[in-house]
Formats: sequence, structure tokens, C-alpha cells
Amino acid sequence: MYNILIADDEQNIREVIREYAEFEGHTVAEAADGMQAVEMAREQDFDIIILDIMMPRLDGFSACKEIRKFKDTPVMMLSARSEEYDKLFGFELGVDDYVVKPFSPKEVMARINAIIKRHRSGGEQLGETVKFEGLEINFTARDVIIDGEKANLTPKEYDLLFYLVKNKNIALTRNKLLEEVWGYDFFGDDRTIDTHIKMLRNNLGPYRKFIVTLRGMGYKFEV
Amino acid sequence: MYNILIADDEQNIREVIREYAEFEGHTVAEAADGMQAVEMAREQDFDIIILDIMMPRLDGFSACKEIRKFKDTPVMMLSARSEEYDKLFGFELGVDDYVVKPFSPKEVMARINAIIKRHRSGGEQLGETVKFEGLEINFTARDVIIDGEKANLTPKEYDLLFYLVKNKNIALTRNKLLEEVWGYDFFGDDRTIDTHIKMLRNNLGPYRKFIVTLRGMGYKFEV
DNA sequence: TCTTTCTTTCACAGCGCTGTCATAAATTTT
DNA sequence: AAAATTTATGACAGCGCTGTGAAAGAAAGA
Repeated sequence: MYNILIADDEQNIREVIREYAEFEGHTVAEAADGMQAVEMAREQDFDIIILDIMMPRLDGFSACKEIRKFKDTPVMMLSARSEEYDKLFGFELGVDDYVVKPFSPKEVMARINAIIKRHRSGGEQLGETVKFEGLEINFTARDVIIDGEKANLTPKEYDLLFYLVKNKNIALTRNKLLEEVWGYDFFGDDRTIDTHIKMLRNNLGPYRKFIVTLRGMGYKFEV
Repeated sequence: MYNILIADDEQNIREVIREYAEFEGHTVAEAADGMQAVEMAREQDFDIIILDIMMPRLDGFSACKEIRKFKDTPVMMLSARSEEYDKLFGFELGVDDYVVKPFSPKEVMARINAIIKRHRSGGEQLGETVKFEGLEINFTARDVIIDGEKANLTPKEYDLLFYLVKNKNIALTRNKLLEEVWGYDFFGDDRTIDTHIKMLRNNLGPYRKFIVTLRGMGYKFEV
């Protein structure tokens, strides 16, 4: 049985989480904004704290930062848009997971259970990881390890690599890549991709081989 | 493109979902009650099944339970506002999401997309593949494998082969091929095709036999 | 603010691909 | 059988695409 804090200004979001969690036998406390969440976290011990990013008074990031000053409780972030996803990992706040709305309650509860379990067992936080030979990619921690050493990729390089890997063995046109990695509102040159592919390849060392060029079309991560 | 099953006894609900889904390019099947939904789920594979809770003959929960016996398709539940208590039972059955009427079709579609995406990303990506003896063609990965070894085709050769295969056993005139593979804005010689067919045949090794010449007409991929 | 890092554009070189042509081979017609 | 028509093949010039370095432009930190 876990003690869960859910902070979101939308009441129905809080209720969905509460219902599902209580059904599984957990107790749930609710906060309507970040400030309130910080206060409650100070007063009692939770097994996990779920924070919406967009909240009145104090946003999720700031709340997380604040809570981290006195507690090491696992934190899960909720965000409305995928753009915010980038920022989330830019800050090294020790966020354990993130979920983009709209989400499936089942999925969220599964993740909550996984996080708490992980945290309690004291084991290192691994997150979602894939490995191709000596190339290790941790989507959750947002880092790339090459032959045991952490690679130093720029944000765009991360994004590009992640997208390629998540669509491994799928031929991707430049347009598709622009749309998915840069966003539909990017009106730049196709060839921008080439430059980033170049940088990525340079950074991947021997594992540049996974990125194959599809002449007249685009690129593909092939394993 | 997803294959969606919507089960609801109210026709206008089904229609709203159908309209939105088809607008986004999905295919939609309808069931008017739970029994019918179970039958349809048994017969074909859906990417998601949307079940109303209150339905004649067999309610949504029972239908879900039944379907779970033979399929692991994601399920979304619909319910009227007054049936809130039912949520608990739904979650127990492994329902992926829950939407309360009246709902916004746009939001429902967003959730559907989220659920399917999550569900899919778990599995390995294989892509659309066809095989003729030792000739293996993967449309998704855009590669051709001959007797276990990857063929090295040029872009035009790929495009030409893909088009021939997608229209296998259909006679294709040179004009048709030019129009479909080269594009309507190509004003070159008919005979250009011959050269590319030649290259393709060379690259296909023993499987050149599949490309047959139709004298006075064009070509055909025959299996 | 200035500095640094990251992103995007651009120009150019190299090379592979494409389309055309001439010729040979195959098939049909006369 | 020869001529005519159609297809197969090899060669090649030109063009288009990609890779790369450099530099301008934008964003993030100090």
C-alpha cells in the first residue's frame, strides 16, 4: 500500500488517478497547485509525488526543485504538450518519469508501481534502456553511453537519435524527420538534417554504422 | 492507420467516433451491442476497441472480460456520467482508459492515439514484408534481401521493384510505370524503363525470373 | 551585458545514379 | 528467309544527391 500525492489543477485528472490508485489499495492526497504540493510534501512522507507541469502559483518544475531540498521522494511529471518534454530533462531534477497527457490511467498506475518498487529496493534507476552492441541508450535518463563512456550529445542530436532508434529499421524521409523531430512548424531546409546526422555520426564513433543513408529518401537506424 | 471497433447502442455516438476516426484515416467497424462486439473482436484484429458500458444483450464490462479471453486488444470504456462507480470494475479488467459522456470527440481521438501508440511501442518492429522464395522485400525498412543477403539497389530500382511487387500479376504498360514510378511530370523516353528493368534483373540474381516482359506492352511481376 | 554553445544555412567536392544512345539479340510479320 | 519491330545490353556524359567544413544566426549561461 502506497501513499501517493497528486498535484494538478484539473480536478478530473486528480480524480482519475485517485480512483485507480484507491482501487489498488493505495491512499491518495490531492493538491491543486505547486505551492500546496510542496507544503504537503513537507508535512508527510509520500511514496511518490505526481506533479503536473502547468500549475498555478508554483509550476511542477519549481515544486520538484523545492521538494528536493528536503525530501528524496520519487517524482513523476505530467505534461500537457510534448514540447515540454524536452525541458523536463534539461533540468537535472531527478525526475523519475514523465507522462504526456492525454494518458491512460492504466499505464500511469503501472509506471507508478514500477517507480516505487525501484526506489524502495534501493536499486539504481535504470529506466527504459536499449542496447545495440556497445551503444547504450537510456530514454528515461536521456543519455547515451558509448563503450561505457557517456556521450556528449546536443539536445537536437539526442532527439534525432531517439527518434531514429524508436523507429529502428524503418525508412524515414527527411520530411518525416523534420515533422517529428523538429516539429510541424519548422520551415527550414531539408539539408539541416544532414548536418545533424553528420554530428550524430561523429559522436557515435564506431556505432555510426547503425545510421544508414537511404539515397533519394532519408535515413534509417538499422540493427 | 488504425482499425477501430466502436460498440455502442446509440447510433449517433458511433457516428461521431466514426467521422473523426475516418477523417484521420482510420477504419471503423461498428457494433450495436456487447455480444456483437465480442463476435467481431474474435473475427478480426483491431488496434483498439471502444465499449460503452450500458449496452443491450451484453454490457461493456462483460464484453471486455470475454474479449480478454482470446485477445489482448486495448480497450477504452465509455460511460454516462451517472455510472461513476463502475470505473473501479473497469480498471480491474485491464481497461486502458475511461471516458465519460458527454465527451469531446477530439479528446477521445487524442486518447485513442495515445493508447495505441503505447501499446504498439512495446513490441518489436518488423514492418511490412513479403517473400517470394528467396526474395524478401521489406517495404517499411526499404530493403531487399536475396537469399539472406541484402541487395544493393539504387533508389529508382527500389521504387520500380516496389511498384511492380505491389501490383504483382498485373500487366503494367510503360506509360503506367512512367506515371506511377517516375511521376506524371517526367517527359523522357519510354525506353528508360528498359534500362532500369535490366539493372533490376541483374540485381535480383536468380529471381529475375519474376519480372516478365510483355511484348508490345510493358512488364509484369509474376509469381 | 558578453561569452559560449548549439542550430541552421551555405558552398563545394566527390561520386553514384539516371537517362540517352548505339548496337546486339530476340521475336513477329511479311 | 528476310525484313520489320520490339526488347536487351553496354557504354557514357551529365546531373543530382550526399558528406563535409565553415561561417552566420540563434539560444542559453555566466
